[in-house]
Amino acid sequence: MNSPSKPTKKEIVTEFRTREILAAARRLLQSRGVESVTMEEIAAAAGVAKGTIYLYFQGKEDLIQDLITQVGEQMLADIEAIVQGSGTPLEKIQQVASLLLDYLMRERALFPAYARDLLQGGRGTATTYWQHLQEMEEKFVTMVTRLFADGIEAGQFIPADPRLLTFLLRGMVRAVGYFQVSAGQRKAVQEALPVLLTLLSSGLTRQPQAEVAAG
Amino acid sequence: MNSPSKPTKKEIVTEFRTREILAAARRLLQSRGVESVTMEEIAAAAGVAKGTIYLYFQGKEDLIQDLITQVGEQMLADIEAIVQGSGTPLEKIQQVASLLLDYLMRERALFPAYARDLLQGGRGTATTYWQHLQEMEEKFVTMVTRLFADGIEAGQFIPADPRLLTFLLRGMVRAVGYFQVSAGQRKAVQEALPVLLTLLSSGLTRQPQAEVAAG
Amino acid sequence: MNSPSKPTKKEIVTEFRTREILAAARRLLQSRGVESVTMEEIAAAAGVAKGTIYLYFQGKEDLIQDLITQVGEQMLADIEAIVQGSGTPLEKIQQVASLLLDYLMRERALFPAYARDLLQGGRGTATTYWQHLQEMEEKFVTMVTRLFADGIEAGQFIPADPRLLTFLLRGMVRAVGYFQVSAGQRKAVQEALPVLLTLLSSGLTRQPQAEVAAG
Amino acid sequence: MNSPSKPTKKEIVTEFRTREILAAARRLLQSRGVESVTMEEIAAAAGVAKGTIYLYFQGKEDLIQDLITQVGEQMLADIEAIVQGSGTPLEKIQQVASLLLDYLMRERALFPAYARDLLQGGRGTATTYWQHLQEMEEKFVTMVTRLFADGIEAGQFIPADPRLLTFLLRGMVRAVGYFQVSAGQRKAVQEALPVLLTLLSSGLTRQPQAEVAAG
DNA sequence: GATGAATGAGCCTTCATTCAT
DNA sequence: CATGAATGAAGGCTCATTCAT
Repeated sequence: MNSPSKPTKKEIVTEFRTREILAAARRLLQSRGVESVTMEEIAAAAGVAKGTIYLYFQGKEDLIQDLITQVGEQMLADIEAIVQGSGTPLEKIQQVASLLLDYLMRERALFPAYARDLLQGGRGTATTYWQHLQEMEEKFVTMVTRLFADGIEAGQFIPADPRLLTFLLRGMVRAVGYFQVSAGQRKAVQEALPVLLTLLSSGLTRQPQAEVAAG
Repeated sequence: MNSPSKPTKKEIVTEFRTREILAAARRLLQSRGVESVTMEEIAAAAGVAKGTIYLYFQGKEDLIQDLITQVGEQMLADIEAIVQGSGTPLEKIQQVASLLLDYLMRERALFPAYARDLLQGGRGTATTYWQHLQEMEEKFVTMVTRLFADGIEAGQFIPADPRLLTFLLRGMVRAVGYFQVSAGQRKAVQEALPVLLTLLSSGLTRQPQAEVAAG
Repeated sequence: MNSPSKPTKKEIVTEFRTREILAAARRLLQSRGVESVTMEEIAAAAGVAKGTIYLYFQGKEDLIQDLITQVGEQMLADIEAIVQGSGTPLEKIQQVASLLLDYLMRERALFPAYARDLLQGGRGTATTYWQHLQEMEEKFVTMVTRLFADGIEAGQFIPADPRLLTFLLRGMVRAVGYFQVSAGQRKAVQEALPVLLTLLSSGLTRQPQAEVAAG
Repeated sequence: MNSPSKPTKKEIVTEFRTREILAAARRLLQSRGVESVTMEEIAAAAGVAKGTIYLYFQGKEDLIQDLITQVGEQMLADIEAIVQGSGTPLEKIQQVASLLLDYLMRERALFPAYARDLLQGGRGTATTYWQHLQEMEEKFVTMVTRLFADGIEAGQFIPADPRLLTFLLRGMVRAVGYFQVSAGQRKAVQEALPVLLTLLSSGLTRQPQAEVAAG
């Protein structure tokens, strides 16, 4: 009797609660390890009772995973947009770097958990979740690696392992994150991005005089 | 027949046990968060009983701290040696990069814990330990930042925040670590180092045509 | 139909649980040392789970302290009432003796713990708790000693150290407690009180022929 | 082949070690609860290794029990000597009081443990030990009670339950102990004994004018 | 015999999860 | 649906006891 197509009020509330809880968790994760954040705290920060969380999430594990997935999916979509947009590989890579930095700043809290879960190899974590994580990771790496490969093929980039370049790019982005934390927000990301891009483009661009100082 | 000067048998055993336990802890930390690794597990992995650990360490906190300090102190000493050696700033930085990569490969296990603990800001962790960590971190950053600053002052490097450059360098080194894990050891570090150094030196070196997009 | 003015149902439950747990602890303390009674046992005796205790008490220390304080405060108040009432010092002392005996019988469980904790001198016990205990002890001794001192000053009592007399009084009261336990409740306290009072008053009252061997 | 009658050197050493350990335990028990004193501490205080204690005692329980028994047996013997000596019941009781006070001062450490074990009713304690304790207790009470009974039968004492009087006597002796602890040794036992004896004898002696103030 | 390193049962406490209200 | 009191598994740590040296 109830038209299933248009979102019921119940669904709206559910959506809202879910968001609120995830937001609270994210806030707490910003400055603490996953294991030291308690459900009690998340509930309090979200303004709901402890038990309520369990109406929207299977458990703590599930909650954290949702958090990561949520952000990951969005980021992948954004990157895909860049990849399929127009521009040279270098330009696209610069856009990706900028995007990653944006996400890093916004979702700083999740990166440690993300990186760790990825490394854990499924130990102690739900297999499904880990597979999903792996898939997201692989999608990301594949897309960005494609960009580097394109540049290399086009003879614009130095002939390095494009996958390694992807990791280096991400490493630099994360470094900016740590730098921010270390510098106590005194430096805006905007100042860091150009430096990162310079290093990247200058280092990447094929140049006659690029003498590699073999350690 | 071989009587090495002094060490008592007891000291040898103590030394051995301490190593065993630290090694076990390191192994576990490789793929898990500090908080999720239990003393029971460490004991089991070290082949001793739970109580035995407490004969060699004050407690969990102490154990982890020892682990990180151990490696950190050595690395700082090595970096200092490079800094005070001879060569241009760029050469020194390349040496530091190489050294970091060596340590990363050897002590891969500790980096996640190290990075995370540093970010967590002492919340939930023993203050003394965190202070020590902070000190080591600061020493490292200071020393390497000095190198970048020297290069910038000498007009050899692009005029960027030298501290940021330090973080970027470390970020790239870590990236190689993740790359290795991701690639399943198929790629040796030796292949990654030249790429990293090229990015670094080409990006760093002041060049006429380097159009830095100054935000 | 019966709506008692204010107390929430929650408050009632809290009150009830708190009492239950304290009662259980008291029961166990009756025949065991504080240190040998476990939280698990207390929980079991109170009919709740181990964790539940921690919803009502900070921890074991806190629980024990509450137990002793609870009774102590009330007793101190009662004694103060006697002290500030009317009557000769001897009469007041007799009233105090009677009161102590009442408490002893009702709260028999706590006296061993109380006495022992007092003797242990804070070693191994939370400082705050021990200070509180010390304060109550000192208040008690001071008040009763004042009574004896009054009697001595008035020339009604033998010239002994009034503080010592306080301790002797309490010692006799406790003796009655042990006597009861030993006699297996066969003897009522009512039979013991007159004897105690006779010893006390006859021994205390200054008499011509009382040859006190003044050291 | 070895004459079993004369004590071997081994037996002498055993005797010595046993004493040393018991003495150390007693020293520690002076200011701490039985449960908070560790075997490690006792060993250290006795100047032997932890394992050595187990060559002379079955375990901690056994050690404590030996301690109590040792003193108890001696005290019982001393009391028996008084009982079977000559003098009026009152004189004997005064001697017993004096003796108890001596023991209390010397073996202060053991009384809490003694009293508790007695109350525990065998719960958690070796049955044999508890029976022994019970026997000692009963012997003590019986002997002293006999003295009071004699005095009462002789019409010299007030007609009270002689067993109760025994407990009161002991209670007062213990009170002196607490007084000493409380006064921080400032007062010698010698000053307390006369007061105790006065209370006892004056209160005990049948007197025409002894008006019992019924609460 | 003496030692003390090793053991592991057991303690206090925390916190993810459940469920009666 | 929402709540939060109750639960109990699990963790860090202590210490009585054992046993190889």
